[in-house]
Amino acid sequence: MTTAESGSLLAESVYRTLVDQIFEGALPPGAPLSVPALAARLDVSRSPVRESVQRLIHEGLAVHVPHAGARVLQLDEDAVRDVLAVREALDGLAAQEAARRASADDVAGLLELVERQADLLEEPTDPLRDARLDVELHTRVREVSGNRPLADALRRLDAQAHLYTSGMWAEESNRRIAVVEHRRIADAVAAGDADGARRAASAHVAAISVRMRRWRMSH
Amino acid sequence: MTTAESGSLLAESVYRTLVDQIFEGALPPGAPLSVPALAARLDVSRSPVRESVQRLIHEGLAVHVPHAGARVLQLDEDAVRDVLAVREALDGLAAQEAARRASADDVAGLLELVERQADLLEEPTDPLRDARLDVELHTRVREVSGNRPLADALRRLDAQAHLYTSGMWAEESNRRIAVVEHRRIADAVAAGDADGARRAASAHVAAISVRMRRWRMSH
DNA sequence: ACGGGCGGTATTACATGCAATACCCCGGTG
DNA sequence: CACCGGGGTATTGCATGTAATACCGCCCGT
Repeated sequence: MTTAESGSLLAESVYRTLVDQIFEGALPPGAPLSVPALAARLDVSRSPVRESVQRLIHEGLAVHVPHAGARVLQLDEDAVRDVLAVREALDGLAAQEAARRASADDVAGLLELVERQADLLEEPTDPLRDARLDVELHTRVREVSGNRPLADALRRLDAQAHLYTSGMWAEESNRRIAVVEHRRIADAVAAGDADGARRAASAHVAAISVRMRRWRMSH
Repeated sequence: MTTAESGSLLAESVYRTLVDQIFEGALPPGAPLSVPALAARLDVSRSPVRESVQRLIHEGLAVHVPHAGARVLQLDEDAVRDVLAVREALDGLAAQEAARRASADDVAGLLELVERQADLLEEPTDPLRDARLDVELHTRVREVSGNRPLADALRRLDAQAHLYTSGMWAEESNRRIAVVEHRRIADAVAAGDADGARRAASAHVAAISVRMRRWRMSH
């Protein structure tokens, strides 16, 4: 994170609002991000809004079009596949390093997250909540890996991919498969099996890629 | 690139100036980046400077310290190793995809760059120039890979690592080894040998990591 | 009817004003 | 001599002013 500091930073709260709206669909891919319009809508000046929009661009959630402001990122299928290809390599690396360095507490926290996700299978679907928990789980693994540049790189990629994979959480089968695959990763990390963790994590992302393509075709 | 557009964007030129000064050592790691001070020194208003500094932060070349502005990134040895570990995975992936997709022109351009680097061995050392050519070479491979998210992620990592590896170009042996390793990568890409390219590129980064550690110890 | 040029409009990019706030040095005190 | 508190100072963060510029729809000429 750049700063985090929960201090009442206006730009920070604007940023979070925009991110939330993007993920909730209020700002769909391709939507224009006009600084004056957003400033009026959120009732703040243009400065924090401009800063937030530029941050979105840097984080890869928006693109800057030369003379027409910014727009929410719009990926075609190939681009999503590219993102997932990178994640395949990096999440594998993260899991591998996590398996080497995980403390007992780390392992406990990880397993607990997986169980929480498993418990949610009994409840009705809430795609947004499920997607968030999934992000948290992956994020945890990356934190445990202790490699901050790695975690930073993955955070960006995640944000982009989740614009296009979050819808999949609505489907029961995908939720079940995800839990199984997550458990495999967590177990390997718990066992200190670095290579197994790497393979499990890479396979998980690869499987997401396949599922996504199928899901998109059936739409 | 994010915007690039040749328009005379003040913020863009300020950004480039700052990056140059960072890599040339005028702004060494840990140096404070005071917005008003830089604005006065560069004779522009604070707006483009503020924007540029925030961009540096997002790109990973500077860190924001809660109540004391920003400072040029300062990595310890472990962090550099982490960065290189990520690059090992990603540059391998980039070379692999490049080998699959390279056109005849791509290959020609790549080989020409390597030869240019080889020719430079005959001339006296110019660390800054050599480092730039090295970046260009790696960047070219990533462009050829056609995976933009991958190239973007690597660009950031490169920037960070180069703060700490650029000094190595002063040494003759390192320059020679680099050319050899680059040629291996380029040859594999030219031959369409995806797996060989991946291994060559990963090995190259791993070797950089080893050389860097040795170079740092000898100081 | 259709193509080309033109003004209205909204936007960006930059400059600057302003208040709040945290740091630092320095002098005073136990 | 060590420690603590207060004022000065510089900085951030936000708001707003302003010029240049590119786009869009409309009107006019052919």
